[in-house]
Amino acid sequence: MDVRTLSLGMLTHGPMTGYEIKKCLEENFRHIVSAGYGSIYPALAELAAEDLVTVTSVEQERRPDKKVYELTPRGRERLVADLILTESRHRVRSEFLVLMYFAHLLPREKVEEAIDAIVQQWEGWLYDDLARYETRQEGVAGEPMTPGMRFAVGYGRTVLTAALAYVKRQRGSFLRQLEAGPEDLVPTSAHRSERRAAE
Amino acid sequence: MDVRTLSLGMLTHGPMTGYEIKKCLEENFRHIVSAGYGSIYPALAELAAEDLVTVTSVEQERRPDKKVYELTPRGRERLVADLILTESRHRVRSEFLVLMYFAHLLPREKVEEAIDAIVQQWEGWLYDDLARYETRQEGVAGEPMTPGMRFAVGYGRTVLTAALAYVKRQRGSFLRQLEAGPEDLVPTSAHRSERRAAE
DNA sequence: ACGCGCATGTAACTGGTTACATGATTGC
DNA sequence: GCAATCATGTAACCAGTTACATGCGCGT
Repeated sequence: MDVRTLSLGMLTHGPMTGYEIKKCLEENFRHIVSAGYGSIYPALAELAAEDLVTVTSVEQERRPDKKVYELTPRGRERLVADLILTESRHRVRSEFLVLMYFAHLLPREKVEEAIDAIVQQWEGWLYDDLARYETRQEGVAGEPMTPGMRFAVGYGRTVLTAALAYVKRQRGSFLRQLEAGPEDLVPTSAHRSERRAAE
Repeated sequence: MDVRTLSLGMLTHGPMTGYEIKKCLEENFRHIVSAGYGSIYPALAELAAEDLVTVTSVEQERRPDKKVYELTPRGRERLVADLILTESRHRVRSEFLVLMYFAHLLPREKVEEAIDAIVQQWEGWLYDDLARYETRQEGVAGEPMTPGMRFAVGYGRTVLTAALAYVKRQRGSFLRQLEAGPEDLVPTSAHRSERRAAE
């Protein structure tokens, strides 16, 4: 699943500029994928060269022209073909959890900072997901959301909520255990009671 | 967070071969990161060249020698330094969810296959996570788990459980809505009841 | 005055994946 | 007989990130 396919996908919502594609990706796909300008703009150039999208330069006052990209019928076919060839994967790369795993090697402040940074980010996301989708059930261009969009958004909210709850619930006892140091790590009753608390 | 740091980290559990590092990574970090031999072996060679690990070739009967890597004091310092410089991130790249998002463009079988593939994988992971950690509370080398390991493992189990439950719960109604086609996508009572079910 | 939002792009770099190459042992 | 496990590595490739380059308008 490369940025080309993702861009084609975004353009099914209607004509857009590269800048808008990124914004749209961020709004709808934040917990699914990410892409920077450095991969979006070159991808769009390729797509245009292959006639999968058309470009229209729109002049703007006191600003550089913007290029509005639009899906062609061939582009739409290609999108579907690419999606069908895409196998169903789901990968996570979490520096945060690696840091937690090795927390016993790190200064307490670093661990706390790492947790708090993630909690803050996730709370922010959750907050504006709710603001965006809970009130109006519109999708991208004022159109109603497709079942797939609802599925993906619902997934994001559900999993993020669970993750956030876990981290916030564990934070205290986790930090306390680190404080206690390695001598407390032999399998004792304290050890087992934490395991129960971790449910 | 590159494979070098990850490898150093794994070696805190004791001396290991490259092969074992990958296995260890898969067992403990499956829902956190991933790494192939193509990145592990070159990483180990670099680490050895920088004296962050030592190598001992162990002859084996009827097998190629294995190279056992061991963390040096400098390696351990470097690991800690690298971890401290690592900022707390958590990224997801989910072809699965992209596929769901665009499900209305795809044949039903593709969508079903995609869901079932993920469900099967996640159920497998959850199953052998439980087998591994629920019975014995040991970590890697028979040592007790550190609080960080328990945190990370607990996170994995919690989030995976929530994700799996969501997907399995939604599967039926999602597929039915796709069947119904786009004309049912205006905000009706069916729409709203699905949104409630998504909680 | 500073930073953010709009708006587009390039180039170098980084880092991981995939495929290939080799080969014996164990268990079904 | 075939697949899996153990065991190491290389090389080509792919794709995305980061930093840079440009520039105006608006709000604080």
